[in-house]
Amino acid sequence: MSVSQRPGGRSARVRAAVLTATRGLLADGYAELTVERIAQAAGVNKTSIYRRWTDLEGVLGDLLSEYASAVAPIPDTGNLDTDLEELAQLVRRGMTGEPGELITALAAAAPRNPRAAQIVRGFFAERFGLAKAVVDHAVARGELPQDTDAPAAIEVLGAPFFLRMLVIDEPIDEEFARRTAAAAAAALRAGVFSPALPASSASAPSNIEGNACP
Amino acid sequence: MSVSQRPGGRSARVRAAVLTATRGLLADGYAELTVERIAQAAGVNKTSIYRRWTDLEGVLGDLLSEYASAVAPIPDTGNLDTDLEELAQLVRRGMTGEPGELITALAAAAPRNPRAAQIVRGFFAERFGLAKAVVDHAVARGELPQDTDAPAAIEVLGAPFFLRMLVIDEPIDEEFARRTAAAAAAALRAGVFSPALPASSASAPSNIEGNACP
DNA sequence: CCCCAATCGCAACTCGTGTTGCTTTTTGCA
DNA sequence: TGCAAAAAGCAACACGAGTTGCGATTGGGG
Repeated sequence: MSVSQRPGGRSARVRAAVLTATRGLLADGYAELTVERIAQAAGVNKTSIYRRWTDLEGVLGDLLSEYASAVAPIPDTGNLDTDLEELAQLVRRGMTGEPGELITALAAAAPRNPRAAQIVRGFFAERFGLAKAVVDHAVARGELPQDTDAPAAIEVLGAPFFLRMLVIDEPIDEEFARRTAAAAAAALRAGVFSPALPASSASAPSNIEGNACP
Repeated sequence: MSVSQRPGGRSARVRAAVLTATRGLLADGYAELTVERIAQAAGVNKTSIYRRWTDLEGVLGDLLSEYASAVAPIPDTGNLDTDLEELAQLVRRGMTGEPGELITALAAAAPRNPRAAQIVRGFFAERFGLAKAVVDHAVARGELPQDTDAPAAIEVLGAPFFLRMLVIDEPIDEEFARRTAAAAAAALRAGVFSPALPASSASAPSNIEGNACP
């Protein structure tokens, strides 16, 4: 990681110490996390943290940006279902690790801290923007109609993970990810995200593409 | 509402004053909300609040429980699609009003406050438990297979609302609710929530019930 | 009608977060 | 090597949340 991005330089050293200390404390739960504790764990004065990052959320945002830069390759297997499935598993792995803690902490701060809100929004705007490629590819392949609303579909794919992470407290396991991907796939195939047919009676599987009933 | 649930009695009067003051302040945004401000607005000493409710979140939980008791009737139109649609619109109306603010505030506090977490979890355990009736009814009607996982389906229906409310910041309008309901309906009809077929290849619309291809 | 228990008000206090002014150290560069 | 700018350390402070002890008020039951 970018822990020792320039071994010389006190600033870089402080930055690295703060970030790694934050990682460590974050593993012990968000409730334990505070600027002063980080400063103490990092062997750094708290004013240094406040001056550089403004906030606790600033530090978290900095940590998150490391993950944002390390983008995982978006699956492209040539098939919508497997792409969505792999994408969901990717999300699952992201949510259940350290970035999950980060997201939780930042989302929790968001309603009171506009900057935190913007960090979270920006992060997912980018992620969702990348992820929607799997839908676009399916459209290009002819698996889905031209006017498919890719962002909306990605939203439906990702949403259940957030629900379980932020609201309910149920496990996010492989089976869950699989089912979530399948649900998104089914909705896409049913034409739910293709505004062609304007409103209601949305469930009739409107055989848009070829693989339905003859 | 239960604002003046017993006009006599100082305790009841204080309780009512605090709750209505909280409502008022909550409308001005959660960031402005604090115990001392509530006490001031209610013309009550802050110790009274701390003693009775322990927390700011305790007050919010109390307010939330009023909504919990005023359960909206679960739609039962005799058709899965319209039931889901009405359910989604119900959720939308709930999310975009005062209870939405309440949920947001409590969800934000949850990672730091175990009691807040439990309040939110309990609230939605009950709500989801009620909502799953629409799926159960569809099963009873023969619209869906017996082994349909109703709670999972409800989760998929509800999740996008939380995503938009807590993470992204996009409007929750009628069209959004309609699409979300349609997505859940499509997934249900595709057999995504019917464990019959164990794993992968989940998208082939597995004509389990009668209303698919002859 | 009066008294007792519960609850509220009040004021002082603790404690942790975040701020500020100033000094000291470090680093890049001449 | 020496110097100026930038960043970190340090200590004191402001501020608000939450706590505590005690006296005052209230309302229901004898």
